[in-house]
Amino acid sequence: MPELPEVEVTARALAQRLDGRRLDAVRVFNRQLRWRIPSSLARTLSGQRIEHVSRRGKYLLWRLDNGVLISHLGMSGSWRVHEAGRAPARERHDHVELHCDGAVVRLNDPRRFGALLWHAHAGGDVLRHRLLAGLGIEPFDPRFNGQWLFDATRGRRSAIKPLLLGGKIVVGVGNIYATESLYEARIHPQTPAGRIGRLRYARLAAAIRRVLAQAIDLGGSTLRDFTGTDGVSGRYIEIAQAYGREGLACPRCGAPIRRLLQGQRATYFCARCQRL
DNA sequence: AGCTGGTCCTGATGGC
DNA sequence: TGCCATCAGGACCAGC
Repeated sequence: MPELPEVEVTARALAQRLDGRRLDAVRVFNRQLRWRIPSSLARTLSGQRIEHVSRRGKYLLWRLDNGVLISHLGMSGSWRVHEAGRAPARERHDHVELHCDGAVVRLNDPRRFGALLWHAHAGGDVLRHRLLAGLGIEPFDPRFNGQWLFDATRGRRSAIKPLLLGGKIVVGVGNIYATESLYEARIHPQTPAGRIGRLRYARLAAAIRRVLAQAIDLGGSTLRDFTGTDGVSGRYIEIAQAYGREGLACPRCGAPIRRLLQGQRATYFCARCQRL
């Protein structure tokens, strides 16, 4: 999936509909996601009250009475909410179903790179979970700015784009939004991160926040599988300036947008606006 | 056949 | 030479 905007849109919708409600029943149809869902999960969750659904990076956190359900959407996951009685038949790749106070909530994930894990309160603070402990700062944290990026990249020879994708410096920026943010900040995706100065990092931090905020407003991006909990597609991709636009004119200068591969990931940029 | 939103893990590489 | 930080590639999977 699902990068930060798609997860944020999902978290908000789930929170609005489910916060404070009780899980009546949980059914697991296919437990083989990225990691096998333990057979005890349904029993563990049933009967617990959902305190709050939130997000950390690209992880959804469902805070329940006795622990936290951690859910990641991988490359192709989405949660759908239906009203009980009006829920359509299960679809292919619906792997998990929650029944919650008149709602039927389903996890669909064709590629099954997603994950569903249980973290008991007894296991300590969920943010110290091995999947969450090493994550970078939230892009909407007030401490995130150009100086943060500058400090985090001194001495780093890696290209800036894969470093952004790594999520150890700042979370939530996946392939689409890294591409768009670098385009907006006029930074070539192959620039060694340690060679970018404060000025350009100030532009990049602002661009990341702007791009993510706009994507959230538009319901995220849908390439193929992602939809909001209401089944509606995200509309960000329609306004993308560089992503997926190889050969088309750069909206700023008219030069053709170019495509290259960085670590098997497609990157789009304007060779005139984004100089190496 | 070669693409596609993510990220964990392993093994290799390079700097000090 | 040895340790550590960093990086590249493979793995997971379905659909177009």
